[in-house]
Amino acid sequence: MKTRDRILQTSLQLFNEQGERNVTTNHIAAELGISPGNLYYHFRNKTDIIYSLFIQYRALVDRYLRVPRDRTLTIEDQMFYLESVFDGLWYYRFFHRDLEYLLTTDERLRMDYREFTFQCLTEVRAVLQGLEDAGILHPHSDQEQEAMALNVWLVVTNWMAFLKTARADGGNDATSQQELKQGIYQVLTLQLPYLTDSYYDQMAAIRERYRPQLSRVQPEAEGS
Amino acid sequence: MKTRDRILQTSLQLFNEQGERNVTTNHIAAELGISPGNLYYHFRNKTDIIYSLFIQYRALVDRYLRVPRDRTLTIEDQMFYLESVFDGLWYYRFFHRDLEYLLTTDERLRMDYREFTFQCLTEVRAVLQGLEDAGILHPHSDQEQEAMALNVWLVVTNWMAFLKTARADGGNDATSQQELKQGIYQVLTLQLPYLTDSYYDQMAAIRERYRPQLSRVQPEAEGS
DNA sequence: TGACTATTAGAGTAGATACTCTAATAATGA
DNA sequence: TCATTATTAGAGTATCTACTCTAATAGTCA
Repeated sequence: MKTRDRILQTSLQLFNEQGERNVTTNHIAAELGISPGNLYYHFRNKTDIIYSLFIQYRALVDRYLRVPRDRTLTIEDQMFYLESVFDGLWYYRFFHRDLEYLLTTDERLRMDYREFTFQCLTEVRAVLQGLEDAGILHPHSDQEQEAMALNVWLVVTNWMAFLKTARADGGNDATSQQELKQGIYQVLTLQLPYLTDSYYDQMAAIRERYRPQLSRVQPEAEGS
Repeated sequence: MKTRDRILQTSLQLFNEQGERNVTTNHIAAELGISPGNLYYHFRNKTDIIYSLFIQYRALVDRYLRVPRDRTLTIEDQMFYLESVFDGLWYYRFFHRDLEYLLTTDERLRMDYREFTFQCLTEVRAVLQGLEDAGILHPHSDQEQEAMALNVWLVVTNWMAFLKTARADGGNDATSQQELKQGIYQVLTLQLPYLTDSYYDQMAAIRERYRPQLSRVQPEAEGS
């Protein structure tokens, strides 16, 4: 593997494990067993590494989040999107952690991420539309659909942050990838009241499979 | 005003303006025109300052987020809670920005914030229950209510982060406090499908008042 | 082979950053 | 008044961090 790719790979791993803020360029070089000079030969600076990782992430999402406009969708279609989205979020999980700071230090990233966000929102709306056209969801008004899509986005992109704050430990282990999928439960909760009678039971059953094991997260039922 | 309080006040201001990560203890001292030694006489370290600000924030929330259990709620009750919550989020807006990092560096903060989260979730559920009992919302199942409360929490606590990422500029100016309130629109969107017929129009009208001026945020309607 | 380019090592640096230490000054209270 | 405590100044420091510079080495291709 090319040095450049190894740098990206190791950076991603260290960022994910320790958070971007705690990982310096020297750490990355040391972990790889290369010199700082070598690292800076391949990347102008740390920001450049992060930007390249974002490009990878975007490419990943672009690869699977292609919602067809020429046919209606099935429940399975949506489940595939949801599973894929959460897998991507997990794989590049450092990214949404320090997102705000990253965006303030890199104008280019800010613009590209902004565009990426709106593209994703468009795809989310296409999913909702596809489910409406299939008679799975009751139709939304245009504005309601837009607001709904935004809520889906908020829940999806911030579920992991919530998990981290809600767990007693900082919870960065492999268990968490499974827990992350419980975000799907939350997304499906958003759709619950819009389900048509013919599909309610099916969707509710699927949703059940993702129900959070809140015992892990929540304190023992304490009479608040 | 006592030096200790001035330190907290100035720290909050600088954190809000520049982000916790970009504000050093030396900056705070310089801004106040006091010596670093003086600052460290009042606070053991930066973490200690942040923790004290969290205590302030929590006290603020505790003061207004007291949902009565002995009577049903009105729509106005909920609007008061929502307005107050977003005001609080704005006033201590640095906090949710770097939340994840802050929680990893301060065990005490992590535990207290976790407890705070669950208390807030309990109050959100009490609001939903109060609206159900008042016949404003169709009743949720217990689990649905729980998941719904969690979604409300996710939308409320992350709306600001979304705004910052979605605006072309980093948007930290006073305009943003008004935009922040548009999060209320998103929260009310969550409730929309649960509204009973008798209250739908009233709530929908109120919600309209908070509709995002997305022109500010979104790119000119571009054919995706 | 030899000239040229691509890659790498590694020592080094300017600037931060969080925090300490000592001594001076103010406030307080007997 | 004077002893004691609370507060403050400000110089200083160990450590870190992102990044640079030079020289060596490896690869390529005519």
